[in-house]
Amino acid sequence: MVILRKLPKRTQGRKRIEIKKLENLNNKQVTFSKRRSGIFKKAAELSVLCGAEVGVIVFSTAGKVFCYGHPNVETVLDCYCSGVAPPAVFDDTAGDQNPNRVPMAEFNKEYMEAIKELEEQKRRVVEVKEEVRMKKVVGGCGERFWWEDESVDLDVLDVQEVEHYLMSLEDVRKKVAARLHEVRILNGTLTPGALPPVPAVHRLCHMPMMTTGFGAQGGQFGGGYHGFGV
Amino acid sequence: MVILRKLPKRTQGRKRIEIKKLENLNNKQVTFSKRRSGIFKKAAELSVLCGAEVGVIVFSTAGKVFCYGHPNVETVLDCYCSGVAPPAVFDDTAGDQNPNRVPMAEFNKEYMEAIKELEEQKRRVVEVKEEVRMKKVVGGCGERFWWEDESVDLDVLDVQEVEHYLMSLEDVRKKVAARLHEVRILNGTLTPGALPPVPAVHRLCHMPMMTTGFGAQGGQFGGGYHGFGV
DNA sequence: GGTGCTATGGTTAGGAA
DNA sequence: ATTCCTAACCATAGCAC
Repeated sequence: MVILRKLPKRTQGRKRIEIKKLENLNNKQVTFSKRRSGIFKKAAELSVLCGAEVGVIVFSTAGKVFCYGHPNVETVLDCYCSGVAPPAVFDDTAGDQNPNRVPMAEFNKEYMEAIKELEEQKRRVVEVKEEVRMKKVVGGCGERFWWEDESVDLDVLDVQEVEHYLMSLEDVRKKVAARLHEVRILNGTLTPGALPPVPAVHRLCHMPMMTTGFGAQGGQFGGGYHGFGV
Repeated sequence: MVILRKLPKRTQGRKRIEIKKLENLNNKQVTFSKRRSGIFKKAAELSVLCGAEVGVIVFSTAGKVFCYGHPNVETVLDCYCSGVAPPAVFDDTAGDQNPNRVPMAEFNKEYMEAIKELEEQKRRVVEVKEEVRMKKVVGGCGERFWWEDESVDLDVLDVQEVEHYLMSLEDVRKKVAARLHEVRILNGTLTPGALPPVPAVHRLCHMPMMTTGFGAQGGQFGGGYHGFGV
């Protein structure tokens, strides 16, 4: 008969912690590192299991950025920012049972309608700009813009106007950006593939500074993982 | 003595699954839903524990978008897109040892400069619009816009112009949006808290279709969670 | 900042509502 | 598509490198 001698416990094992700001700096760093990669792993699993597009961005308090994305962060962000469905729905070749899949032809139709709307949008922008100029004169606030003038009642009217202005701007930007992307594909500047339908131009400035593989499962996940200094 | 009768097992309990595309549609949907909220919860915990800024975006294969962010998705995306350090760097009260922290005064100075630049940006937009109108007349393509006219050489010049136009639009939008946000805080429409310095107004066009609280811990986390149809 | 080691605590697959 | 339930599975807190 073998005597089972209970070895002295080398660790306390996991202990329950309260979800509140960790005060110990070193502890915080370790936890950050572990949980961050935990989330990235979960994100990768989600995308594989469910065919979802996932993007995760994490800023540490030290100001570093870490991100994970499937198929990659930029694509997911671009889809989100442009309000356009992810590339998969435009893919007619992938004959899966996605009920929301939009045939390319239909998408083109929608796109043409959007373009038709563009002219009116641009006109509206000019209108609002005209209003701005009017207000500046009427308000007589010299160097400042009308929305900087606190004497103007900003409670309802002006805020809505600014919102309106912003919406117009954004609509125009979105549609022009969409067209620009098509043009680029036509020009061969971009390859058609699973690329963002609407490039988010304001993001072109990033410089990736390091790139690591995704260790856990030997890189079976499609997503990329990289961090770069700020 | 109480006789402990083993009740018949109502479930098999959790079973190990392989990380590969789930074929059963219903199964996939359930897993997607559960794991998605699991990730959001993890993200919330990470931000609370480690003071990190986290943003998560998930597209389902059905084309729906779900996102979580602390302090909110827009802020994280804006920081990522602009390459600017996260909002915590603007927080003078939190006297932590963040080397990237920017004093509030300095930020205000930068902001004023940005506003000053606004007028010029707007002028540039008008200029480009003028050019557009010119091109339309010169090109003689009637109903279509100049960028739709394939007879126009889009290889270099026009693409750059459109890019320029987009940059201008985006700059203006961002700055007006920033001002709008301040105005809202002043009006009490928003509470100051840890809110986005630059609200991404171009995302207002999305229609939130459902909003759920963040169940687990009774909504102690600052982040928001919402999904909307595409 | 990252790793390897364990004993837990927590997440979640499966089933049903 | 979320919610409840249970029994596994698995992530991870606390240490030491």
